[in-house]
Amino acid sequence: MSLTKKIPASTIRRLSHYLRSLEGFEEPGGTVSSEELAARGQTTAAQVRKDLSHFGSFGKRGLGYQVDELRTRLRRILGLDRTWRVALVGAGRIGLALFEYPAFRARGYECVAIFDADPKKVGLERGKLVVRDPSDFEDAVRELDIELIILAVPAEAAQEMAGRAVEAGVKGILNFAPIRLNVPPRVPVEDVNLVMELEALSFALSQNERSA
Amino acid sequence: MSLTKKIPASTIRRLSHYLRSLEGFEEPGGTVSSEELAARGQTTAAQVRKDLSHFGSFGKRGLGYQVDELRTRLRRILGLDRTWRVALVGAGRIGLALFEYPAFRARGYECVAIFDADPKKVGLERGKLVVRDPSDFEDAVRELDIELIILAVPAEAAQEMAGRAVEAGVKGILNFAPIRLNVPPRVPVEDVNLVMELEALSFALSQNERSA
DNA sequence: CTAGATTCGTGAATCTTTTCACAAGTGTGA
DNA sequence: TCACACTTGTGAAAAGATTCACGAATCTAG
Repeated sequence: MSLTKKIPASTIRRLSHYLRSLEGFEEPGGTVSSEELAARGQTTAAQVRKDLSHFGSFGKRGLGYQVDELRTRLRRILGLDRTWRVALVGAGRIGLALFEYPAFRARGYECVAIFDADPKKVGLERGKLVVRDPSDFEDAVRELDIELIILAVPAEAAQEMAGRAVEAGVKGILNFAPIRLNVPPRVPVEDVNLVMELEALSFALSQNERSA
Repeated sequence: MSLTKKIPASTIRRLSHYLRSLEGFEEPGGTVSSEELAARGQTTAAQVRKDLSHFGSFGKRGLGYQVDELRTRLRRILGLDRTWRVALVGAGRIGLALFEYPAFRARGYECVAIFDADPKKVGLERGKLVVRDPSDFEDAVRELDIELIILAVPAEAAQEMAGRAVEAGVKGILNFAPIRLNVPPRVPVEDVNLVMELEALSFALSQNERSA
């Protein structure tokens, strides 16, 4: 148990995965062992137990984990027991796709504003929202209590908008732009870098090719 | 230097990043030191040198790395010195967004077919391609020489399509479905899991909250 | 040609993450 | 009640990744 010590990023990704496994599980009062959870993820029983042990000990020896309880605990650990107020910055294809992604709302992310610098897009309706001009951005962050942004603008504009967001009080950034953002360390940034994923894949593929 | 030993995944992601830095660099014959490259990425000079050393030693002591040459080498290492024939499986928002992503074509990924199980989508034109019914899938893989698929279907359908793809001879999968695919180890899978990224972010955010 | 300023490549040291292994609970059935 | 089959939680060991530190090249200038 360690609430203060640093938790490996890989542990967090696995927790997320365990939660998803538990959700596709319909035995309300049932239990699950680390062994079973490991089989569903792609890991080992020891890893599951170690991951969970960072946050307390909520299993019963000889029996396993209570499905409901573990689910609730994981949701709380991952910060999913509340809603997050989100703005979409950049109303291009990728941003809008995420905006309409069902899991997005389902997991407590509430999109309360959309911004785009392209005058042709400003004013368009997307669901219940209207695309705004970025000059409004700072005001909107305060008025709408925006905590988190999805940054889906071209690489050239990304650093500037990230800076403005942090300045305005945004607490975290999901970054789709293919650059490393420079922000103060208190502001977490998660990068979703499609180019990088594709390159990792083609690397693996050409490794196979070479050894064939 | 080690062409056979296992390369850490984190090294590959950094190589991808170094390449991007080098591309936004216009001094054709110039050189760059590990120090400079590190400053652009978010890493250290030693890390840059160690990463590159896995693939040979292509710097000059006292001088640094030749920009052009390093660029070419990185492209080759990452398998970007050729085109990859790709099929998009699942013509939903996310799949199409990636399909139209400019970096996608620019890096040598050529989309040669689109599939979707929804009869309402089958037959629609997307760019130069027509959305096909998945019953065609195996034939198309052979005829069009498809090496790689972008799997952007709902979670329920993902494992089945992955299995069929592998069976038909597909060599790699970029997986957007939020499940771990079960495929033989020779077939590399890269996961782009938006739910997981969001959860990592809300975890980090609520950590901050707690300590505040 | 020599001295001095750079900068790479790489083994060794350090730090991090995963795996192992087992004591300590828990439930079951005779 | 007792023996037995399970399964957790966790230090300790092993494996993996990053950082350090320094010898060996390379270039420049005098």
